Amino acid sequence: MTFVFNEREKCGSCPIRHRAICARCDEDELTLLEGMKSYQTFEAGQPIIWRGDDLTHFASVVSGIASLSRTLEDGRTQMVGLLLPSDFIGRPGRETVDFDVTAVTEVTLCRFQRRPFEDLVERVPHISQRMMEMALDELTAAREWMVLLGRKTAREKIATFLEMIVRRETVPTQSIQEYQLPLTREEIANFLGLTLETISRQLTSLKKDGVVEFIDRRHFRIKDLNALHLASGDDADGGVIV
Amino acid sequence: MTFVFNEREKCGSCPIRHRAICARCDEDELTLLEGMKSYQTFEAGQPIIWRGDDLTHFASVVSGIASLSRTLEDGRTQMVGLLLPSDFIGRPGRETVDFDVTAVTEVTLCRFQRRPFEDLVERVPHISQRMMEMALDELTAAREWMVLLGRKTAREKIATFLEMIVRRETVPTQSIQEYQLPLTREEIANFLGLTLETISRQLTSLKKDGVVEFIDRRHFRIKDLNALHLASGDDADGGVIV
DNA sequence: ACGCCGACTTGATCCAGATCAAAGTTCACT
DNA sequence: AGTGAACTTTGATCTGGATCAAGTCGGCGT
Repeated sequence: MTFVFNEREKCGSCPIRHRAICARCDEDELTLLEGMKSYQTFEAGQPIIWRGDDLTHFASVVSGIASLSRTLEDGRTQMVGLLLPSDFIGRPGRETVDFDVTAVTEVTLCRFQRRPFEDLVERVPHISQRMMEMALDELTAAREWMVLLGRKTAREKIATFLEMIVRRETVPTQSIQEYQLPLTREEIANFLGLTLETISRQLTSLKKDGVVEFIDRRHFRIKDLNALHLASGDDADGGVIV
Repeated sequence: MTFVFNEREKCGSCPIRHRAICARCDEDELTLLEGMKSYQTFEAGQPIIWRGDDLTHFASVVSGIASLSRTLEDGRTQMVGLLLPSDFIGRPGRETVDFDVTAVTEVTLCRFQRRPFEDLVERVPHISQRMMEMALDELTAAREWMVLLGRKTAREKIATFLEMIVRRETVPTQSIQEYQLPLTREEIANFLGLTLETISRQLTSLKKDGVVEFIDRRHFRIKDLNALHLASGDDADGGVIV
């Protein structure tokens, strides 16, 4: 009963049906979207679209992870967000893209041509309502990341990053408490505004302190969730075990 | 012909009529908003609402400047945005506020009670459409600020900040090219993820380099706009004079 | 006019994280 | 199994901005 990315596939059984921009749509509205959509898949590492490119399609991530980032001329790169399933790319009314979008893992997009989609946004309130909610949630997440980038120490940044992965309950690969790092050390560094060496050292330090444990480079377990939370710097709750 | 902040005032002559959440509304929709709105004014420096507080009202900034910020328990503060006239506060569907909102100058808000406003957002597509656009624009601005916080040097940060003020064409107080700093050195520091001493030193340095000139602590002129742009770090355009 | 307080500048020193450099590890492909 | 390339760790050193510490400036109340 897996979903195959075929244009004829029904939206009703789509994995992101209840979280994406179509979440509030009824059956009729879904049919309109169904008639417009097309799927596109990118291999891990591939660029999806560059900053400044014409935004010919509006898209939702159906599966996989993509990154949003900006690179300054001298090569310094800052990742400004991860796009997970149900997240969308594009702003109705804008012609071009503001950030580079890259496939981190294999990524499948559900795409709509820009013009017809913009018309639909005008006609179907359920879409703009949902997109407003999603954009406002993204905005809060972006602002929280600004606090991390502007004011947190290296250790707090990594602890916050790991906690984010854990909270999102990423792929309990095995039986219990095993999480996957979706990014390389360098990508983590670009996400956190640090260098890859600092990432490596801080991970080693958290390991030495018995907070986390590594199965391999990409898989870890939390040995002390409370300590991880304390290390993250944002215990408005006083570090209480939740 | 100035607008007085009186509940009986018509939305038609409101200074933010064509930019705020009501920008797309027609006369009938405006009448609905008119029946719900109330004004509230805060003196410079006053807190407007704290993180975690119940969001009883949804609001738009009509005049003045407010800041959005987060403070960690040990006092480190990061400003995550400035709210200018037409910007809004609140997320339909959320009960509480995510960041502290503070009046930087005297601020007047146009407020709507949360519940009735949420109902209106459901019923009037022009509102959710406009809010979606505004939220997406804010999101891009927030992400651009993330690049600044994560990857720019102190000098680049301040140059970007000054350029932002100049681009926004803030209050050409006198005849030509005179701009106002809306924030104290400490507030600028919290906005840029630096300390107030670093702000002071970098401003002195830009002054020494003939990039800017200070009339007094709060007023400056740009002596070399091209140099300012080059110092900002984001010349995707190769530093061409625009 | 004086004194005070908050905002700002400037100087001296420190240190977290960057940078430079070299190994070690893992995995894909012969 | 062997080679190489990409990724990661670890070590040594450097440095931009933080921190600590005096001052200075400007406006306001008396």
